[in-house]
Amino acid sequence: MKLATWNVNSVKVRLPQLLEWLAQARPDVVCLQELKTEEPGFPREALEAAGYASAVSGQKTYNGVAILSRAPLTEVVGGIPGFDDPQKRVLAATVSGMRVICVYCPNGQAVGSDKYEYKLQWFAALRDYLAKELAAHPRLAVAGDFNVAPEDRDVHDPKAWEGQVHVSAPERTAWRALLETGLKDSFRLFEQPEKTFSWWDYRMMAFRRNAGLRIDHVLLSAPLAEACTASTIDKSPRKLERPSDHAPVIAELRPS
DNA sequence: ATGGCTACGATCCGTAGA
Repeated sequence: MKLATWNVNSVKVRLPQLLEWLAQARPDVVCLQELKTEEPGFPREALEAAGYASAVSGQKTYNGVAILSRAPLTEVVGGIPGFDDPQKRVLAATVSGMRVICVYCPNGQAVGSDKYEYKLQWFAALRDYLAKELAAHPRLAVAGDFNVAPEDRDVHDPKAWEGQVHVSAPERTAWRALLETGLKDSFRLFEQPEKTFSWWDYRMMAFRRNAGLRIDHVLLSAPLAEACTASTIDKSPRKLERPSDHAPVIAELRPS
């Protein structure tokens, strides 16, 4: 089975690209971020016609997350329980005996800003939530836009980015704290081509220059990591007309 | 050189993304 994550940067604008990609890649489960619409604006019927059920936590203009699945979604939970946050960034559901958590982690804007402090607090709350979910669900996948490039090899120009938001030491420490709950970065379970990224700035022809960051990730609990046979980033939708600035990340899992 | 796109909801520019 294929589990994917994609920050679509407006599900309304990106619906044609999303439908085309679903038909081509045929993922079984997809975590979507940055819907930028409340639930009434979510294209539930078009996705249903494409074979996908959806769980949605929408928000106007900003944020908004969804999980698409060919199999039924149950036990849907929005947000981080106990962490009061009006921003719609987290959605969990169970599908085929696997717990899936879709995350859109805060951007952080600039090191030292209020949004940066919010990002670090948010990551601490996520860490505690994931530790609890792991205890309850051995088969756990956490997929989304983490807005952290874990290592320098995940950055096109580490010198230029040194100390900046997405790569700063506190953010990378917060990222490692997620892994220390027992999750694996599926992408790094395998040999990968150098300079593989998941996001490229719209400006400065960044995609053509491959001036990107790897900030979108699929994390897997030990039993799922054991079943994982591949993890890739699909650059093809980034080449289409009017693309999202992010590319989908896919993890392939052997059936249990 | 600190910009450069894109989406959104508001107007005909500001906010945010990363």
